[in-house]
Amino acid sequence: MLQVRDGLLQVLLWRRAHDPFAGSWALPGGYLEPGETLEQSIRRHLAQKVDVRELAHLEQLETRSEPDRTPHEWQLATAYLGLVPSDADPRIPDDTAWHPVDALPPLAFDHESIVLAGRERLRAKLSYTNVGYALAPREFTISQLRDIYAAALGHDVSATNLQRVLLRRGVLESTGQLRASGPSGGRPGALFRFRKQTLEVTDQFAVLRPPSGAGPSSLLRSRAFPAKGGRHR
Amino acid sequence: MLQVRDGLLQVLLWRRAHDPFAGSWALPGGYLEPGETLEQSIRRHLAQKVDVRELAHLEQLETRSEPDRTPHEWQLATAYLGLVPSDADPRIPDDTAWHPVDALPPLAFDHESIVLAGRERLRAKLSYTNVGYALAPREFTISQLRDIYAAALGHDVSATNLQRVLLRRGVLESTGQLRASGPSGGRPGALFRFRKQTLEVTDQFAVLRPPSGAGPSSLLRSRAFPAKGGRHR
DNA sequence: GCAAAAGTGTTGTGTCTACACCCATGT
DNA sequence: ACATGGGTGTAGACACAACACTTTTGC
Repeated sequence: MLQVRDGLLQVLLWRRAHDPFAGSWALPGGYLEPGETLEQSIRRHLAQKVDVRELAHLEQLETRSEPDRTPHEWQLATAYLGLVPSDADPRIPDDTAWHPVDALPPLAFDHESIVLAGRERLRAKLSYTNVGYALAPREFTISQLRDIYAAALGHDVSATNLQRVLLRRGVLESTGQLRASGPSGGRPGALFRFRKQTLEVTDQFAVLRPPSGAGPSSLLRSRAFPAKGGRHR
Repeated sequence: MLQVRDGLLQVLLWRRAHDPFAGSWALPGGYLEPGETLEQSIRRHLAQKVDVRELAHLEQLETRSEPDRTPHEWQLATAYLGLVPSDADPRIPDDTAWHPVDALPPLAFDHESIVLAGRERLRAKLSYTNVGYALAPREFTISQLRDIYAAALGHDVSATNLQRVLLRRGVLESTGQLRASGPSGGRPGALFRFRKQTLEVTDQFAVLRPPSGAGPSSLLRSRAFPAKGGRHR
């Protein structure tokens, strides 16, 4: 479960009470109950840590099966990536805490590599989808959004270009509103929101895309009128 | 397991001998043995159908857990995408056959949706990675490669542009060789090969990429010399 | 010479980055 | 007025699609 807090990308970790790895930090989760899907199970386990309504996006990452990933007993684990908007401040139990992904404590099992894989997935999807909605508050100024993107991506982001890219793609829309300017002055920022609150691919990055006029399956298409004489056009 | 055969994208299916779904077609696979990773297990089951050396690429797709995806007993399944070069013609057992993905017979369980998900993954990766190596023969002409891409993508592909895109990205390299021209004449084609035989992302499709000069983590960077007077340049 | 197949040259388009400049507010 | 932060205008780089044209072969 990732969130941008205090300008940093952070992950919710849980301090293990029991062996193995008693006392060290781990990702929240647990066993699958009979009759439950993996997604239901993750949501159930997370609900014990955080109000589920805060969870703005959840997607499957990968199933790990290495026999030595857990000691004593062999366990398969399916990892999920969950995202929480940066303005949510869920009450969390005493045995959990947010940790910056850039400065993780030693983690139990293979959880460190799972966290890093989740971060990579998030970074990729920030580029070509609208997942931003799951990290941002409902309404925000472009600079707020820029800080969220910068924290998640790990590098500076230009507010100018971020605005233009997301507007051109139709990912953001303007609420007519303005945010009052801060105590140190400055022009008030316009408030924006994500047009959709569900995942959408916004950049097909599909080089090798279908030829302009053609339908999806042109394999059966006959090359009508082999152009004996005239060029049309 | 997907392959381009006879100009069509096809999937290797296995006719089930036993209930449930006795007699209908299904994806090859089977139970995980103790101490085995999922990947080892898939390779083991596939080896019973096809020589494993033919498998040029294998990647995990998704784990399905819906309780009603199998009758009577609840089973989780982790789906993998395997690719075989189009010049391989593996000996396959009598109870298996290749089927065009465009014209699947009714499949057991949720296997149809898995096949379609695999095709989507393949199509996406053809655009931004070098996965083509896993579908193409070791050496090929551009038109052969175009036919393979066209079959996998489901639409016409321009040989001209395919060549330029893949060369520009450094994905293909020319062997000095020429292929003899066919019986109907025509200029002989140059032979190319994929520079790498392992998966590589070749198009970052990373809009929102780091600013040109900056290292990966510029969050800790102090904005040295706040430019009191002079502009530098 | 002519058809077939392969390959190159060239133009136009869209999307992005970078950077200069203008705008609105607080003190 | 001027500092602070927000927003627009514009130019250049790049990757790609489309298509005209040239090259090399078989017949």
